[in-house]
Amino acid sequence: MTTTTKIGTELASPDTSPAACCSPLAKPDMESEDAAVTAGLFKALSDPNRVLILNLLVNGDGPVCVCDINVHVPLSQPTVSHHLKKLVAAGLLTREQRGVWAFFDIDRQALAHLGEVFRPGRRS
Amino acid sequence: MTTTTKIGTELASPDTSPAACCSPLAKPDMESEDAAVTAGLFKALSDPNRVLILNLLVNGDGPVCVCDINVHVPLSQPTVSHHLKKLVAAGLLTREQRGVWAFFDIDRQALAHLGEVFRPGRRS
DNA sequence: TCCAGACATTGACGGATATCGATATATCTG
DNA sequence: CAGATATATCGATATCCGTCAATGTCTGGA
Repeated sequence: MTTTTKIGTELASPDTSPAACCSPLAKPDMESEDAAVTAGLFKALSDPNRVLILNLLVNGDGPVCVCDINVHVPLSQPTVSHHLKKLVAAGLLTREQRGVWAFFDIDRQALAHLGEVFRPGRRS
Repeated sequence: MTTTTKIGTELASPDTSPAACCSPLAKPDMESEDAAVTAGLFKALSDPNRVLILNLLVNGDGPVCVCDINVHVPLSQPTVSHHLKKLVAAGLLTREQRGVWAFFDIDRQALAHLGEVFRPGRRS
């Protein structure tokens, strides 16, 4: 989609558009693909109830069963299940079946990765 | 532009079954309101193109003008403007007008805050 | 084998969001 | 003031997402 915004960034024509606004901008060190992956991670955390669930698990020190989560989150059981599934799909939680109950735990490595995504000069 | 997902609606059904599965779960240290704010931050980063823009600015060492961003992001000019507005609203970017051009820069403090949201036992 | 409980899946609905083209606003220049 | 350029806003649209009620699936116990 070559937008009609013709900006003389690359054209070094001496007399054309001044475009003196632009300083030499560092080349992006992130591909579109990486951006999509990273955005997916953040999207998993873009819901208040999922943030609540994650906070619940961060402060625990081990797997927590769904019934406990249901108590603390003001949502219907199917909706909680939906959110848990998303968090697992994003790699932020792990699921473990114990008899009738499902236990979820935090993937602390994935969580730690979050804080490093936007370190300058970092290759994700 | 209220909260995208209402968090404090009516409780669906008190799922307070005895359920001998549950170990004593640590009480949540995050209120619904905090969760909404945090989720808002992450939501601003839940779009691949916004991640791309932020990455672009992280690796620069100062304000960058829109025309530079337009070159690096495969979107129309209005759409880029839309994304920049969202990032500013989230507090992740600052905007500065320099004559005809608009320059955006990263709020590194807000960015650093991201990595600390889910530290165990951390209050916001 | 049948039942009850725990959790997941389905289907539908309403609201949010990304995207674009067209247009408006603002700023410099002549 | 008129024209050119940079950016924002508007209006429309297609898609995505959170939510729930209903239902399905699996496990353990009687």
